[in-house]
Amino acid sequence: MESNVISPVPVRAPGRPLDASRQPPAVASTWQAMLGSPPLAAAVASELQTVSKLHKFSAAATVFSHEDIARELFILVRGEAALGRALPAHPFQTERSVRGPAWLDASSAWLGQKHLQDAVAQSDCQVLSIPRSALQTLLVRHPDLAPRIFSSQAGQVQTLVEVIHDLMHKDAEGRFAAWLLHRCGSEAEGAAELQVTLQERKRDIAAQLAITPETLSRLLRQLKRKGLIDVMGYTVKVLDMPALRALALD
Amino acid sequence: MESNVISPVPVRAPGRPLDASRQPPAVASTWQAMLGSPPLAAAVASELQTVSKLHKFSAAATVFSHEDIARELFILVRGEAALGRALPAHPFQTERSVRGPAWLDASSAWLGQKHLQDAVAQSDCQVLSIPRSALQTLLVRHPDLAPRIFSSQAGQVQTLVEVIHDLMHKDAEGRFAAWLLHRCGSEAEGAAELQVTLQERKRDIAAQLAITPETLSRLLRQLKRKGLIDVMGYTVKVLDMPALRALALD
DNA sequence: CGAACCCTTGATACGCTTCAACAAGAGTGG
DNA sequence: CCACTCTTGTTGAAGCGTATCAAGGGTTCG
Repeated sequence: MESNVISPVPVRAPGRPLDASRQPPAVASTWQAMLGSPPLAAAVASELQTVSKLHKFSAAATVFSHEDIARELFILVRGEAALGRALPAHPFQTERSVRGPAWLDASSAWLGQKHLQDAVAQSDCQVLSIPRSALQTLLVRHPDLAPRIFSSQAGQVQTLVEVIHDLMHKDAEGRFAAWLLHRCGSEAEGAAELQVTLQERKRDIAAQLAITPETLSRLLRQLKRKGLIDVMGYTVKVLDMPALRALALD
Repeated sequence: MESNVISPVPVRAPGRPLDASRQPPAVASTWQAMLGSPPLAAAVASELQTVSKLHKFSAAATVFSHEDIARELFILVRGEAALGRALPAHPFQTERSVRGPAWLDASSAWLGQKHLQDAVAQSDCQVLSIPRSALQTLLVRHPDLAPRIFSSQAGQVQTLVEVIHDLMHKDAEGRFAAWLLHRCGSEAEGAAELQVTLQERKRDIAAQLAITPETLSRLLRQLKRKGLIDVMGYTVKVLDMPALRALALD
């Protein structure tokens, strides 16, 4: 009731501002991002490129469903997507949201089972799909690719374990603090003050944190009152980085 | 206050009843269990066996710490172990508990970073460790092993995603119902009535479910009052399987 | 303009934790 | 053998954290 004059600029309408599908695909650099630091050999890179198909999805489109049997691995090249489960009744329950380049589902295809989650595009986005069988035959010619895929999968496991840890041991405030710091990224080290603009609807942030939008709203107000952050609509300014870090760890 | 005459038979003292380290190691069958259904070629099996070292841990011993840099993959052959994080203050916080044969940590070693959790033996147990580098060179000779490791890691991802789903969307009752059904295993299909004996301390079960021991105790009493289960100390008899299943899904 | 969203705020309710007390073995040492 | 301690599980009372329900304001779109 105080700052509503300045703040609520819902920069984002149902149709999203950023149109990711317009930008160049850059399939090769995506694979490079997935498979880590040592640059890929040119031959491998081009072979990966030939087996992978590029798809475009507009906001709110379903990339894959947990009903589908997973025969392909999916990579989000660019844009945002939500992983979660769509139950018959409810609209969609986001469990994790992802910004490209990142894996959407690298595991289900190896098990020959259904996808374990649904994937829904949150913005317009580009997706790469790779048949498991094709990747497997490619792997025979390039066995040095295997450890890199292991590392990639291992990174996913690490992320998931961290999510579980947070859900088990941190309260909503701690989870949000951790989320905000993660969002600040590497810049969090430097200055004690830092400005971030939220790139997703607040209710999607809330869903990731496993809280309701109402609670997130109250949380923001509370942290503002404590002087840890300043909130103006979709821009959040971190004022007290150390205090935020203290909240974030357990 | 009613059934305490019959029930509280803490079959388990601080020193655990089952002495897993006495039984034969069976390294080969453990690898088979890790790598899935098509039987391993004899040559591969023996090579796996030569690169893996067998360790024995007695109850409450630390298998690895999150301070250690992971250079080896760890497999729990037999016995029970807890994965979690040991903070300086608290004793130990179990996040997930595992019964052999199963992976303890298959991912950290690929990233060349520290383990992301601590592992503590809950019973006497046997553990297999495999240097990442050795596995990697072995993989050059046997490239057909790679997809099997992928599947194995994929299974882990699936488990973790399921845990996250439960933590986000189910309440304590639902999580316990799911846990109990999972514990019943494949026998849950058949009879509507089934008896299970808990093989871990109730407080460890509570930790896995991210609730307090008190809540678990109340939960058991409540389900008993509703006629879904019958509890006598460490033996739980499932009386109404369909109702339990209904509780377990969302 | 109304309709459909989104975020916010308040009042209330519920689930689970915390704290404290107690009962029942198991191990120890006299 | 008994007394003592340690650990575990159970139960109750009180309190915190978060969800739910309801209402209102702002913005965009048709």
